[in-house]
Amino acid sequence: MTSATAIKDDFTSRQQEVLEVVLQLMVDEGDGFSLARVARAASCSKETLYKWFGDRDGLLTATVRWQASRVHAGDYSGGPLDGDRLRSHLENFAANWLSVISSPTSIALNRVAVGQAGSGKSRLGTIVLANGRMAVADRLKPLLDAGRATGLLAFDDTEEVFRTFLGLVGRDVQIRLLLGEGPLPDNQKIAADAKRAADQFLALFGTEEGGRPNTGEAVGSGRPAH
Amino acid sequence: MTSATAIKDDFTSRQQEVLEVVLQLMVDEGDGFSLARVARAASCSKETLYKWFGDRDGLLTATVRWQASRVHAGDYSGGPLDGDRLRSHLENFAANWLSVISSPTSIALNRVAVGQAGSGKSRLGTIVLANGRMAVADRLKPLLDAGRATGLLAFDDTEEVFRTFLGLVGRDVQIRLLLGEGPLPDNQKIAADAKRAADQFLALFGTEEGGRPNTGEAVGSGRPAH
DNA sequence: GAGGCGATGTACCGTACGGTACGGTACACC
DNA sequence: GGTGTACCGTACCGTACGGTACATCGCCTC
Repeated sequence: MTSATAIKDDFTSRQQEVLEVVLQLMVDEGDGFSLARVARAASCSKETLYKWFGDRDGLLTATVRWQASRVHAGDYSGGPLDGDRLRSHLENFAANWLSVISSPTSIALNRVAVGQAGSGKSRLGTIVLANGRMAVADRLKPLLDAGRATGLLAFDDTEEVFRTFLGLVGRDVQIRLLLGEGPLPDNQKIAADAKRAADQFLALFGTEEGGRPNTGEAVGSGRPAH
Repeated sequence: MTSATAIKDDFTSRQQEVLEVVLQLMVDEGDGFSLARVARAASCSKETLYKWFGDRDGLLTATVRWQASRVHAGDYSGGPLDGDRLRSHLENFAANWLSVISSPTSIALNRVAVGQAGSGKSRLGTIVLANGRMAVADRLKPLLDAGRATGLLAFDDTEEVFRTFLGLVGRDVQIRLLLGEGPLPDNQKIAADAKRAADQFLALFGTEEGGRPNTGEAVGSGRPAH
C-alpha cells in the first residue's frame, strides 16, 4: 500500500491547494461541479488542471487519493494489553471511525465515489474503500489478534469479527448520512455510541479473563427491562 | 404512510412499463441516462414523459417511489412467540433484509438517491430511507416489542436495538456494494450471515428463557479459538 | 367515417459542460 | 537583454442534455 507521505509528495503545494478547493466544492455542491468552477475557485486555469490531472476523472481520483492519505483512524501500536486497555482501544477505534464517517468531507467523498461506481467510469469506489475501510482494518486487526493471543478475545476469523465490529459501531449511520439524513452526530453522541459498541463487541467476543467492569449491567442500551 | 397499493394506483400500467424501463436503465448505467434514452427504450415520446412526470427529477422520484412500494421485507404478524419462533423470525428478517440491499435494483436506486442527496436537488434520499429502512423498521419493531413483552428479549429503546440489529445483519455490506465492490452475495452466504446475525443479536439481548439451542457454541464466527 | 384525443416520433432551442487553443505575464536561467 | 518555462485568464469548439413545439398516427366515440 502506498504510504501517506508518498502520496503527499506526488503533489506540489500549489496542486494541493487546488485539491483542497476541489474537496471544498465536493462538500458544498456534490460532484456536480464543473472544471470551470474549480478553476475559478482555485484561481488557476483550466489548461493547468488538464495538464496536471489529465481529465476530470483524474482530478477526482487525485482528490480522493490525497484526502484519503490524510485520514488516520486509530492508534494501536502493539503495546501491552489487559482488559481495560483492550476496551479503551476498541472504544477509541470506534469513536475515531465514527468521527471519520460522520465528517462532511468523508460524506462528500463517498457520495462522489458511489456515483462514479454507478456509472462504472472509474475505480474511485475501490480507492475510497482501500483508503478508508481497509486502512482502519490494517490498524484494528493487529489489536484484535493481540487480544486473541492474550486470551482476552475468542474468535476464529479476524476479517469476520472485524466486520462485525464495524457493524456494531457504524450500524446504519453511514448510509443514512449518505442519503442526506441529518444532523451529523456530535462528539458526545459519538462517544456514547463508541462505548456501547465496545461493550457489545466485548459481550460477543470477550472471554472471562477480560470480563467487563460493569458486571450485571446489560450491554444493550442502558437499563434492561428486567 | 402511503400504502403500496395506493402508490401502485398512482400510475397506469403503461406508466409502470416506463418506470420499469427507467429502473432497468438505472441498474445498467447508473443515473447518467438521458430522457431521450428513456424515451427510446420505453418507446414513448419525451413529451409524454414530461406530461406524466413533470421533469427529470419527477421521473426519478416516481421510479423510486414505485419500486420502493414493491419491496417488502419480513412478515411477522403478531403470532405466538417462543425462543425458537423468535429466532426463526429474526433470521428471516435478516435474510430478507440482506436480499433486499444486495439486489441490483436496490443498489442502483440507492446510488441514485445518494447522488441526488449530494447535489441537494431533491428528497430522493428521504424517500428511499422511508420506504426501505423505515419499512423494515415498522415490521420488525413489533416483533422486538413482542419479544420483550414475552420476556424473551431485554432492552430499553426499541429504535436503538433495532439499529443494532441492522448493524449486525448488514455490517458494512451496503456501503461496500454501493462503492462497487463485488460480487453480490448468493443465497447461501445470505442465509449464513442471517443466522450469525440472529445468534449474535440473541446473545446480546436474549434472556435465559429464550436461551439458544446451540449451547456452548460461540456466536462469533463458528468454532471458538478455545 | 368524421372528429376528437392521447400518444408517438422528431426536429429544434438554449444551455452547460469537457476539453483545447491562444495570448499575456512572471520568473528563472544563460 | 534574450530565451525558455510555467502558469493564468479567456475565448472557443463540439457535444450532449433538458425541455418544448409540432406533425403524425392509432383508437375511441358518436
